[in-house]
Amino acid sequence: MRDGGLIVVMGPTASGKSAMALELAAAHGGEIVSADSMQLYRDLPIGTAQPTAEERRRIPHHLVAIYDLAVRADVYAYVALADRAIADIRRRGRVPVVAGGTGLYLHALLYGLDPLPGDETLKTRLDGEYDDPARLAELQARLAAAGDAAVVVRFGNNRRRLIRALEVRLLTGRSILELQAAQRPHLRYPLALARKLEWSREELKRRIAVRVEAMLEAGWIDEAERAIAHGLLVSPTAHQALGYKIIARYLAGEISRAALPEAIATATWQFARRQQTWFRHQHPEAEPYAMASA
RNA sequence: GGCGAGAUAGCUCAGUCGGUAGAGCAGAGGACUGAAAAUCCUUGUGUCCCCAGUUCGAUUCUGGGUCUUGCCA
Repeated sequence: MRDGGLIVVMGPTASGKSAMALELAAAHGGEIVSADSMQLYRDLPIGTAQPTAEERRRIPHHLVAIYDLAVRADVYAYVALADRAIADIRRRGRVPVVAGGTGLYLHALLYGLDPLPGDETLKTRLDGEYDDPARLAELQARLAAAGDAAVVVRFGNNRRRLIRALEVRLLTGRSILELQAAQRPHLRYPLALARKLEWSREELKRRIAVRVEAMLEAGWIDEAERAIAHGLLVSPTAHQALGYKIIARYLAGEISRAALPEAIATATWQFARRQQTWFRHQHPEAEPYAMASA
């Protein structure tokens, strides 16, 4: 453990990141900077497993519960906020402990983002224009015609990435691939300690199942009902939070209460797998840290 | 008990005019730069319920059996 750097804890959902971050922060005089795209939303404390009030009293947490449902989250904004939080923490002579499961946020914070332009109005327009899956081919043809055949090859049927590529093309007249290829990623912060938490498949599945049950017992359904009443399902980013749509289907009588835990656990496991793939391949700077239940 | 319907992948089912079979979901691997708890790509799997008959050949047709299910009693 080197002095003067960040402490970073990453791992899939239910891997015990929060507990470890709390422990490390307590041991090293640290404050926690969350790297979680869904814990940003203050109306979703249970479903996004936000730290409790007691935990937040013990150790200051940053970038948790700061947004209303109507706010659109995005990586560039996240990095700006996280940079500021880290600078503040250091100014106070404390140690920033970055902890989270949003791979893109973590990677962007640690390695940086190319300064690509963005225009929310344009993006929203394009998104509406190509919302219909039937228009995917048109979107691809338009990119190819604009000189972005390589983008189409690279992004395939990934509508979101194609739209972003078109947005950048229209804004700059250049290919997003060219603009990204600019520099080799380098760490933006010295690291004191960086861990990626790893569990055996069986244990992590079990932990997810247990946690889903606990969240439901803690009132997740009521929380979901309230959030839905406040526009969760039509919100720009928060609607993506795992589980809420499944609970909405239960509330609409489409699935039984008995089927709820398993449906949510399955979706959560699929997410955990994607996270693991990301951490395995995108974060060589983090040391694999084997976890096991006592 | 009577009359139907069904039995095929872990699950829900399609199909084979007789030449040993395929979708969705689940599972597994991967990608990822302004929505990332999102989005996208790749991929394995089978006593086709059992027994007999017909046939060169039966998961498919015929008969019987078993189980499930619906309606009527």
